[in-house]
Parts: sequence; C-alpha cells; structure tokens
Amino acid sequence: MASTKLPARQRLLDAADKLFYAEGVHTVGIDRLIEEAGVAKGSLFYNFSGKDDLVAAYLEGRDRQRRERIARFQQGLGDPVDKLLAIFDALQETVSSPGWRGCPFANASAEALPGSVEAEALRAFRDWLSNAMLSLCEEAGFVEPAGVAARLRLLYDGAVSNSNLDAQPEAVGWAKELAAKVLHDSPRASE
Amino acid sequence: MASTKLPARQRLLDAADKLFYAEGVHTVGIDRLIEEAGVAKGSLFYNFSGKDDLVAAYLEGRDRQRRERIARFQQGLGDPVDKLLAIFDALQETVSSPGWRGCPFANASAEALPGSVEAEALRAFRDWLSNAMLSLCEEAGFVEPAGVAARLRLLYDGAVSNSNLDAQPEAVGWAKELAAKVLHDSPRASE
DNA sequence: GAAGTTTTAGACAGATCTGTCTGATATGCT
DNA sequence: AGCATATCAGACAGATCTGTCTAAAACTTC
Repeated sequence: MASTKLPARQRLLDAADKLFYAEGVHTVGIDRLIEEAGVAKGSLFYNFSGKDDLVAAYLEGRDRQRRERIARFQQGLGDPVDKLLAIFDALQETVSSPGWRGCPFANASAEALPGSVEAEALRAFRDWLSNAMLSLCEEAGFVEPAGVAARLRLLYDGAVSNSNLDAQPEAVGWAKELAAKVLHDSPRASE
Repeated sequence: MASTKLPARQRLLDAADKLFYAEGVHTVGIDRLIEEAGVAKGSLFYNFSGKDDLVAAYLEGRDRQRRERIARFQQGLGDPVDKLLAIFDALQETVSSPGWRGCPFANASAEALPGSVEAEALRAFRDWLSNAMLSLCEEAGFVEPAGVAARLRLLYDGAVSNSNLDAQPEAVGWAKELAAKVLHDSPRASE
C-alpha cells in the first residue's frame, strides 16, 4: 500500500476543500467531513478549534490559490494593461476547471452574517483584487484609474456570476473583450 | 385601532419577504417567522404545506415584482434598444431601494441543491430575463442577437453582483453605459 | 523503551429546527 | 343561531448538527 498517509489535519483540509465547495459550507456537516477525510471526530477538534476554523482554513486556501493563479498568468508581463487582461485569462482557467460552481467566497457568505469568517474571506479577496486592479490602472497612467478599475471589476464579477449561473464559460471571453475595449477607450495621461 | 388586520397568510408572506430577504431563507426559522408575522405556528402549516412552500411563495412574489418593475420602465418605449436599456434603469431602482442585499434568487439558492425550490426560482427568473433580452435583440435587428444579449446579460449580472458586494450603486450606471456602447457598436442588418 | 503527541471509535450532551397534534376560540356566511 | 373555516397557544416528537468526553491505541522522538 502507499506509504502516503497524510496527517489528519491535511486530510481534513482536503475533504473540506472538496465538500465545502461542491455542496456548501452550511450543507456539509462534521460527520460528512470526517467520513470523507477518514478521520475520527476527535481529530477534527484536536486540529481545529471548530467547524468555523476549518471553514476559515478552507477559504484561506482558496484565496491563496486564486492569487497564485493570477500571479502565474501575469508572470513575465511588463505592460500593466497586459497584466490587467491576464486577470481575465486566469479567470478563464478558473471557471473552466471541472466542478466549477461559482465563487467559493460568494457561495459561502451568501447567507452568512456580516462579520462571520465567510463574510471576512469574501471581503479580503475582493479588496485584494480591487486594489490590484487599481494599482495597475494607476501604473498604466489612466486619467481616472478608479473609474477604469471599477469597470473592470464589474466585468470580472459579471463573468464569474454568468459563467456559473448560466454555465457559460464563454462569458469570460466576452468580459475580456469588453475589458480590452474599456482599456483601449479610456483616456490616459501622456507619459 | 385599525381594522386592517390582514389574514394570517398575508402576514406570513409579508414576514417572509422581510426576513427571508434580509437574513436568508436558511438562517430564518419558523419560530422567527411566526413571531414576526404575529401568527400561531399552526396557521403557517394551515396556509402552507411547509417552509419550502413559503419560500417558494416568497420567491414568486419577488419574481413578479421584478418583472413588473421592468415592464414599468419599458412602458411607452417603442425602440427595442431603448427597452433593453430600460432594463438597467429598472435595476438601478432595484439596487437603490433601502435594504438592498443582492439578488434574492441568487442569495436563496447559493447553497441550495439543484432541483430545490430556490434553484428553480433562480432559473425561472434568469431564463425569463435572458429570453426577454434575446427577443429585443432580435427585434432590433442585430446580426448576432444571441451574442449581443449574452453581453448585456453579463453586464446585468456584473451590476447586480458588484452593487451588492461592494455596495456601489453606481455600478449599474457603468453597466448601462457599457451596454449602450455594446448596442451601438454591434452590427445590425439593414432594414 | 519511555514519554509525549496524535489519532481512534463512538457515546453523549445540548441546541436548534421542522413539522404534528390537541383543544379551545374566533370569524364569517347563510 | 348554526356551521364551516380560520386562528390561536403551546406542548411534543423526531431529526440534525456542533461540540465534549473517555479510554485505548498508534506514532514520534529522544
């Protein structure tokens, strides 16, 4: 047999990532999780302070994953406009991956109370992406970087929402196309 | 005192509309509902077959509301392009209303199973809106009506998502602006 | 091999939530 | 008045879910 018996903590994280995303953090209970992970209930509470803690860890993992994916697509690009468009390429990969079921942060916090770990994770990722877009728009020398960034954000959100709800992966392509148009048409200060 | 003591069914619908939207269909339990409505628990099950039935009724009401709002903004307009843009005006009103907390259908079905009343309600509204947009794009004589409609849908979804998650009501204005650009730039068959 | 850490299986407590049931009471119609 | 419908208050059942606890076993590390 394989010698790769991962520690309980890791198996729980794997099970959480799979089940929480596929079925929802509220829907999946502790019993389902430990069964999927193949660990005892006690191990969950030994490694995590509770379900919320595991949910937070799951969302942190997704957050890190997304940032890394975007960074990977931006690697080697110098032009900030190219970097902005690369964000849509990263999204294309995200929504094309098997089992795509929409933004994990939005799903988890859809009916969560403000201040919950779910709501905080959503906010953290959104703020990071918004700031990243804004910085690139400033770097690109747009006269109104905030306005350009906001429009890109709108297209990004639309693509996420649309690709999920209508199961249309092409949505990201349309969004990128419109984003390119916005970037092309927006006035830039002469350098 | 006022003689306007509404029947239990109506008071339950009012309470459901308020609480389900504000706090989520999963978060709000039966006890909260009957307390808010000021009815006995028995009355809930006398008028509805169960919580799901009440959820369905709540979502049906929201669906009707949205369609009526769109119809109201389209009233008197002849040009299909104007009617398409009027959809964004209706959305502007929607997201500007106090207590806006995002699309009720998306919220309710965020973690719902496929086939649930929540998922069905979401699908019903989405299909209706997509078809309405497509019909108007055809009527307007676009060479590729489906592509134009899909792009408008993307902008609509982006505006909904963005206005909620970032609390930016201006998002709808940007979406309408981009929609106008799409409608203006898309090729139309000569009539 | 001894000591400390990690994991196991599962019973159990405590909270919560949907839905049922009862029996009395109110309301509206004829 | 009389009868069907609608509503009331609340106890109760049954399911589910998070988290605790226990006592033994396995694994690590020195």
